[in-house]
Amino acid sequence: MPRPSPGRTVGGVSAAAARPGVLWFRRDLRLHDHPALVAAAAGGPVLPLFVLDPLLWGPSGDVRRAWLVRSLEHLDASLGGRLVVRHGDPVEVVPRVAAELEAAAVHVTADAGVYGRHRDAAVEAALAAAPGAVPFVRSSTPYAVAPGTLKNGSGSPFQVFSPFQRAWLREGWPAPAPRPRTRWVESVASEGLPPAPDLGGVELPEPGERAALRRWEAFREELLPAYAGARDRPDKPGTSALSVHLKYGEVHPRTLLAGLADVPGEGAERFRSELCWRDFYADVLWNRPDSAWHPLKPEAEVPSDTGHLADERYAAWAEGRTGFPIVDAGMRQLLREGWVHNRVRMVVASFLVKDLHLPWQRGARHFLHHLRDGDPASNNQGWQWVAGTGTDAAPYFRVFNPVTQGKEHDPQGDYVRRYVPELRGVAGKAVHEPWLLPGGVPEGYPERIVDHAAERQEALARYARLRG
DNA sequence: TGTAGGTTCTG
DNA sequence: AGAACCTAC
Repeated sequence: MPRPSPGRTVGGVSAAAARPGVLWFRRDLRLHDHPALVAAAAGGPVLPLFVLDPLLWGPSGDVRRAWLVRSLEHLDASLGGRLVVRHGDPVEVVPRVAAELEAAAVHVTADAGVYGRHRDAAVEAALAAAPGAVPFVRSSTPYAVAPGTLKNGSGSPFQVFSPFQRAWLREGWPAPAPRPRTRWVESVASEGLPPAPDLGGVELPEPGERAALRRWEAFREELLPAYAGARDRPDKPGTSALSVHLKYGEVHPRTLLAGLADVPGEGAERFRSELCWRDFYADVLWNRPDSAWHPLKPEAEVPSDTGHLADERYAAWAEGRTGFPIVDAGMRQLLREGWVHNRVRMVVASFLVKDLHLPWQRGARHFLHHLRDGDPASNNQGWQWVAGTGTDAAPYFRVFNPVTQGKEHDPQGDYVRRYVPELRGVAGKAVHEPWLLPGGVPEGYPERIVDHAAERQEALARYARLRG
């Protein structure tokens, strides 16, 4: 494979090496923010190509795939119906598509992939071996800083968020890039998009770049000033709700960071920090791909329960019938909307791990299946944080009290009543403790499946035993 | 990005 | 009585 010749650098990629190319974007739908793409576009127009990876196209019922298809439909429409879609394994499909284009030197731009980086290497190898293939640009889920690039003073990956954030702020990130020219190649056929999977009643907002940018502008104008305080209120629309757009590359974090650059105040600072968390967890997973499903720190892993009772408790959690209103509201929001407020994600996760003593992997799997923004990096590292096995993890003794959390972050009980109809007749914050109502727990709402105080003690005891 | 249980301060 | 603060887990 020819080495890129030295020259002007665009977004960290040598522009001299760039030529008209094929874009394979697996998740990154936004065409004009990716450094590798910028370099390719500098040498000529770009062919928008999407390969439906069979890994992404597994068994039915995944909300993320429904979002992906709808998002691609929007992209296809914005391209005048000329998005090139191919189905199959990228290792085989990408070289075949490349061979259908005019021959040119092979150029593989290596951007850091996340989670599937071993697979990306296989695609690169296949392309390198393909004779006469066209330039090829690989693109992965967009981050401000490519995962795997920031290192600490000793040249190792960061283990703690704060030093990572300091380096992240110090080093900075490329500015968002202009939209590239599009190359239409009539000889390359599209196999078309599959139908969106049946959502089973889940209601999704509008996908696509236009909707993402509209949401970003509305958030910046109306919610950002008060973001630092409002982001913890699940009863109000205080968060950006941009996670799903970021995940599918409908908006690039660099676009958001550029838009924050001249905004003073705690809100902007906090939102920038949340974007940094996203980069941090991607970096952690890039450096430790095994940490998606295995504890990052096995020595901190506490024994969890198995068997019939454990399975029944898991089912009660997943279906939102634990008898703890804030937990049930969150789990039902997940099933109804494919999204849960971040504060509530922490509460329900703490409940699964520390009140029900179930392995965090079960919760992470359930979340990935139902969350439209479900991402192996943010989701699974977040679960490890709750379980205390992760980088920068919460101390083992941190156990959320579902009643206290409910009263504090949903003070009028509006969030609970929105998702738990059995409790709609209960006014105010009393909704967080239905067992204290004069008439007892309302008809149809379950009794608590565990005693929180007792299970908190049990969790602390297990951790104490672990530490010897 | 915790909680529980305690003490001390305040009205 | 309740806020504010402290500390062990």
